[in-house]
Amino acid sequence: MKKKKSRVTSFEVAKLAGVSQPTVSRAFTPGASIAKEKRDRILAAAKKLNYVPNVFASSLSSKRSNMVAVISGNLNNPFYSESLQVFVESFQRSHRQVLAFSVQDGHDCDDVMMQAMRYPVDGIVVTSAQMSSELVRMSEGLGIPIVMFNRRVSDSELAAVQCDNTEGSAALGRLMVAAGARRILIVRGDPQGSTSGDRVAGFRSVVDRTEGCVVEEIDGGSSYSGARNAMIRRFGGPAPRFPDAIFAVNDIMAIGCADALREVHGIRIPEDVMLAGFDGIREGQRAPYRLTTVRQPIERMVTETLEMLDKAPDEQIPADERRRVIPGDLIPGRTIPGMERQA
Amino acid sequence: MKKKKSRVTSFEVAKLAGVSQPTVSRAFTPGASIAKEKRDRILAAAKKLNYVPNVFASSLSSKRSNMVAVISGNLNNPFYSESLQVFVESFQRSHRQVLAFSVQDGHDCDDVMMQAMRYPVDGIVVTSAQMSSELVRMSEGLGIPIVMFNRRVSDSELAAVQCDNTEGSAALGRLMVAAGARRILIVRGDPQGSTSGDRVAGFRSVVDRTEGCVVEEIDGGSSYSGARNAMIRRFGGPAPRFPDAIFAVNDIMAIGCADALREVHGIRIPEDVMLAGFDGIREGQRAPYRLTTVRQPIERMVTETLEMLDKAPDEQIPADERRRVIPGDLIPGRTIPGMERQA
DNA sequence: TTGTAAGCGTTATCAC
DNA sequence: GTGATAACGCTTACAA
Repeated sequence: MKKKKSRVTSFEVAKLAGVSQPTVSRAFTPGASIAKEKRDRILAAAKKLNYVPNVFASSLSSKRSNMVAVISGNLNNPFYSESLQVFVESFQRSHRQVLAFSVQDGHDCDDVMMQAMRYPVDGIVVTSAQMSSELVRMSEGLGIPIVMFNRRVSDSELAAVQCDNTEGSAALGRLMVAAGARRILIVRGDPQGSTSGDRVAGFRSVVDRTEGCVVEEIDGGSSYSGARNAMIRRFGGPAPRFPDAIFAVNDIMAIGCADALREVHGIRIPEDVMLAGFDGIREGQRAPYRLTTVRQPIERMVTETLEMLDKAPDEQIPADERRRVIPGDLIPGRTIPGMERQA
Repeated sequence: MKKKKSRVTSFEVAKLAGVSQPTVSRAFTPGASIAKEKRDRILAAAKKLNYVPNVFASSLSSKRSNMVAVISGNLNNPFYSESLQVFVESFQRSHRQVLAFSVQDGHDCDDVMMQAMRYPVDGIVVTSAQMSSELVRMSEGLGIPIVMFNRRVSDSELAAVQCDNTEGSAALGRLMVAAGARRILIVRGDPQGSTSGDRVAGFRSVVDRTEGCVVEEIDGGSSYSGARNAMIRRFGGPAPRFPDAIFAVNDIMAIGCADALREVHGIRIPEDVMLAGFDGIREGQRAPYRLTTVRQPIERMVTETLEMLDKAPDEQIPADERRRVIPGDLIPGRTIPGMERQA
């Protein structure tokens, strides 16, 4: 790594425009008090010299970086890429930038958090993975607001925005039971993650107390291929007995299940096996799937996340506002029978 | 926006550890000359105070930011989210960070580029959208290396990494012709974009010179829904006549076409209509589609992009190395008949 | 190896 | 409205 040729500074612009350097700064500060005539002259000089203010320097003195770190799970899960897209758009609208990080599914994000904390970001959004309690402590010491997105950390007071995973999954459970499902298979996601856990718990809160229900859980690895392979393994033997219904804790796994069941085993959905997912990703609503699922209201969740980040950093957010649980939208879809009237 | 509570600085750590401030800096600089004993003492003090070095400040004095801006098209196109994932992973591995921007399909990216250039990033990767020549000039003046990814700017000398769109599309054209297609429909992407243009040109270079070929072009808006709606509009009338084959210039549109044709019109693929896409996104290779397509070798393209960014910024890259065209991989798929032996 | 002093390019402060 | 001048938190000489 070698030094880059240094760029044009405000001093050079000031000289060319015949003003002082701070005046150049004012010309680039919306709402600063500066004579229109001077401003124009400065902007012209800046353009001629290819000058743009250096955000790092301005951040250093103003203590504002306008940068937010977003730590995502694997973007090959459309839920994360859809969310990231919304984050980037929203932040861009408010002239803030997203510093993007990614964490492998199932891994903790301490390393990446450490990277992120070296930047004087205005906040960190974590959409995935576990954090050590030490990291939590450290970030609190640093005074960088952290918001968990689609996640919570049970033993901490960390701010979190999530969909109502418990109730959403319970609703899906009720639908399946009402449609006659009794032998039920749950395809888990990351066993460490709060999201998968909450969804499984919400779903089981319904089916476990239903007379005659037999419930089995398997791991689907949180991914398309993980779920697909899980299906193939689970039903690979001779004359496998299929359940009445499968609840995959997210859509991408539900899609993996659907593809495997239909292609490898010739199963019809929902005639032979019902299926439900969670998240409401676009892909799941396309013609080959039309998943019965619960949509996470990403836009609203992102908005609430921004609000929490914007809260005055020093002031503590009251405990009861620190965890926002937003109801999901039930999408009837076509993978549980009898949903037509619900639409 | 109010000032954030300022974080712990190296001065405070220095005081606690009983050393000078630059020594603290050395403790955090890999390979700096510092006594092991002091380093340990400093790291302990830092941990106690929750100190982490401020990247902005260090960048200001070292002229290295370790940040790269990536300007993507809409991440709801899986090609872009797959690419971004690879960029983020690759950069993270080399301890660099990605500043993520997004540009709406079909819009120019001047605004966003301006935002990005305020950061002293080590480079800018543009995976989408048009740039004004003024912007190009400006970025050259700024000395920030720019690499176009999956794109080129015809009248400029901008560095570009792309898949061989022309040859890949020509190959698909040859396959279709060999399979007997004569009435052919091309679904364009962004009419302004070089990518769509190159693919259409490559494809037409084959079919236009084939005896008896009738070729039509329509716009698919570069998106799933755009292509889907285009199909519905185009074949919405009474007793529509379908072409022998459809070439969508990217996979996400091919998928939109497939869904519309199958669901709305009851068309079988490839029995009634052949179909091909371009990009090789994961989704296109799943059970419901198994698209015949050309895969862009994203990993390799990203690697080459990093290489170009790493070239000493001052030195010019020789003109003939400034545009890297990488061959794509033909994926036989199942949407053009007679591909089995190709696999 | 370590400390001192001088930047890096801005914004903030405070006179004028 | 504008200009000096002092931060901001770090790295890089340079001296010790």
